[in-house]
Formats: sequence, C-alpha cells, structure tokens
Amino acid sequence: MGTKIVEPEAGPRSKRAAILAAAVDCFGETGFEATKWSTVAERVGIGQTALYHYFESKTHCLLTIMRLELQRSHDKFTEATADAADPVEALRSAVRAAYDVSDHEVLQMRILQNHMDLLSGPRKSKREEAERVAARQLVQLVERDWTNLLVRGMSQGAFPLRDAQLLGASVLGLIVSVWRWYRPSGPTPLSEVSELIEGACVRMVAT
Amino acid sequence: MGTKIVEPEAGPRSKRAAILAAAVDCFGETGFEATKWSTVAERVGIGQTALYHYFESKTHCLLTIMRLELQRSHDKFTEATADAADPVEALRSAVRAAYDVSDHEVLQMRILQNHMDLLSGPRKSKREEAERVAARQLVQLVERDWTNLLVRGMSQGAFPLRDAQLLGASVLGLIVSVWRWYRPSGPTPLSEVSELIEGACVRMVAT
DNA sequence: AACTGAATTGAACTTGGCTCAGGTTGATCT
DNA sequence: AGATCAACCTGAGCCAAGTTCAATTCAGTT
Repeated sequence: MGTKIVEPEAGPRSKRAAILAAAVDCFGETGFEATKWSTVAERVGIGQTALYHYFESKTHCLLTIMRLELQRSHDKFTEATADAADPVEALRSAVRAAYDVSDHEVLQMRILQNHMDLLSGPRKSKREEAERVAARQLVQLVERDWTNLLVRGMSQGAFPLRDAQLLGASVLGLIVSVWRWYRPSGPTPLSEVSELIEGACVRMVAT
Repeated sequence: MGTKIVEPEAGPRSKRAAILAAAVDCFGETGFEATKWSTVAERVGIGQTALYHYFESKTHCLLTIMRLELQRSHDKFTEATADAADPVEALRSAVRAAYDVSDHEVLQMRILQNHMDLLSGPRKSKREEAERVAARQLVQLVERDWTNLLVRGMSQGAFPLRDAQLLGASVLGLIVSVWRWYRPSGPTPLSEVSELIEGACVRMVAT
C-alpha cells in the first residue's frame, strides 16, 4: 500500500538537486525556451555537458520539474482535504492550500502551467517519455481530486447537481490561471488573491 | 475618430494571409516550438526563405497571430455588450460571445494562451517589438473590457462590491482556461462548456 | 597501490532559424 | 510591344544552441 516513489540518482556528490533548483529559477524567470541550457550549468558551477549525466535533455529536466510539482500539488490537496467533513469547508481548505506556497514553488507552478501542452504529444526518448507519462497521470489524478470533491459535495446535497467533470476542470482552471500573471514582487499579495478566489470558487460551486 | 488600422502588405499576389492561416494550423496543432518554420513554407507552397519577405522571423509571425486574435476578441466583446442595459445580461452575452468561435479561431485562442508569456519581455528587432507592444496593449484593453463591465455592474448595484481588477482577471482567466484542454474533436461540445461557464461567471460575480 | 564506477570535460556534430546576393514575375507606362 | 520597377522568390551558406562521445578525473574500496 502507498508505494513511496524514491527519487533516483541521489548519490552523495550528486548535483541533481542543485541543477533542478537552478533550472527552476532560470526557467521560471527567463522562460524555458529563452534560457540557455549552458546558463543552468554555469549557475550550478559545472560544464554544460555534465548536465547530461543527470538529464537526458533540457526537456527531460523540464518534464521532471513538472512531474515533481504535480506530485507536490496532489499531496498538498490530499493533506488539506483529509480532515474536513463539510464539503464547503473542504473546498475552502483546498483552495487555501493551493495558494500556500513559497516563492520557489510559485516559479514551479508557473513553469508547469506554461508547458502543460508538452504532456499531450509523445516524446522521442525513453526517459523523457517516462516522465511525460508520469506527469500526465498526475494531472489526471489532480483533476480527479477536484472532481471527487465536487461529486462528494453534490451527492451530500451541499452543492447543486452539475457536470462535476466540467465544473472541476473549470475550478481548477480558475485557480491555476493565477500563476500566469502573479508575481511575488507585484502589487497584489497572494493572501488577497487566495481570499477572492476562495470566495469565487464557493459561489461557483455551492450556489 | 475610431482610426481603422488596415493590415499592411496586402498586395494582389501576396501570400501573407495564406502563411498566417497555415501557421495557425501548424502552431495550433503541433505547437510553436515543435513546428519547423520550413514546414509552414511547404504547406503554403513556397521556399522557406520566401517567408522572410512577409515576416521578420518565426516569432514575428507568432506575435502577429496573437495580436490579430486579441483584436478579434476585443471586437467581439464590444459587439456583444453594446446593446445590453442590464449588467447581468451583458455578462452573459459576453461569455457566450467568447465561445462563439470557429475551429480555426479555437486554434488561435490556444496559440494565444500558450504564449502569453512572450508579451512580457522586450524583443530584439523592431517589427517584432512593435507587434509585441501592440499585443500587450490589446491584452490590457481586453482586461479593461471585463473590469469595466464589473465596475458598471457594481456601481449599479447589480453586483456586490469586490476588487473589480482582481475579479475581472479571474473571470477572464476562468474563461480562457478552457482553450488549454478543449478540442473540437473531443467529447464535450463547446455549447455545453459555454453554458456551464456562463452560469459559473454569473454566480461568481453577481451573488 | 591498484581498482571501480560516478562525475566531468573539450571537441566535434546536428539541427533549424536566419542572412545574403542575386534572379523571376507581373502590373503599369510609353 | 518593349522598358521599368517593385514585389516576390530562391539556393547556398552562416550561426547559435542542443547534443554526442571518447577520454579523463575524482572518491571511495579492497
């Protein structure tokens, strides 16, 4: 039960984690296409070809970042909705959890949202394709998370009956659309966003 | 008043329109990065270098597509909300208009949404930068369209008072988030999406 | 010290967007 | 018809950035 997937290649002098961190910064701030793969290497302090010891390609690294972020999102949702009997309270808790993130995680969300389309088509190489499939499954898992929350609320009479699939996708779309424009340095604090969206979701679903 | 911007380079044997159409198909279905610029040329029936007679670069073509789509969205919004006194009815009409699109326009919306981030940073070349700035302004214009609609409704007492800026961005985000997953060939007809989102928006704003 | 596998590198290769210098087409004018 | 000019197009080749590969270094083990 609950097979814990352990990250590979965690040798003692492995720079995998450092590369991922640097890549998130670069991809998140400069954009994936715009950042040179060699720049990531520089920031870590290694030659560009050393990157290929850890990742098969620039895209493979991106897909890994996306998969990890999806995993995180799913875990956080599960944790947030675990101990909430009332569907409305569960919904509120889930939304708040979605915006309870660090600056670094904001970047990861941005990267994830900006490259969702990568998950549709198949990839050339093995390891890339593996990450893609894993990420794709996590996307469906997260979608089911939200849909199930709605289904539960509807069957319990807390939410009016509607197409839970479609409504779930919409709620999720509304929540993640924020990551396209939100900047930690911007004028709007995330707490304010969180409150408005929380209210909006409840009205959308529970009215 | 109302200076009509006429598209340049509309010579009698110009293939500009054909190129744009082909590019929308390729970029929309295969993705911008994944489609080879030369493939677009092939589909039009010209050599790849001929493309540079019409567009300074692959990106310049993309930015043009995005600008045209933004213009279309703004025009459609304006037309849809022109003759609606009641704010709620105006909102409903605007949402319906947003989903009253052809398959080709669906692709254009997808392209636009997938590359919004291009509009943040400045571009190297003149013509690219011009398109980028124009597109950026149109984005703000569309955002104002929705915000103003909300402000009007709030001051009229039809909508409860909330942060119109933020709520407007959210409504818009909800609406356009559909273009990330919707496929004309998919199981969900656009009419169904339109109805659900229309209801969701009204509840979000007018409750 | 010899051995092993992970980690790293410089140099060369590949791909795809882009430049350039010049050639072709066709509408218009005389 | 023939001349003219701008719009339109092309083959050859350049260049940047991702990628491959054989050779090398490093850290821990026997």
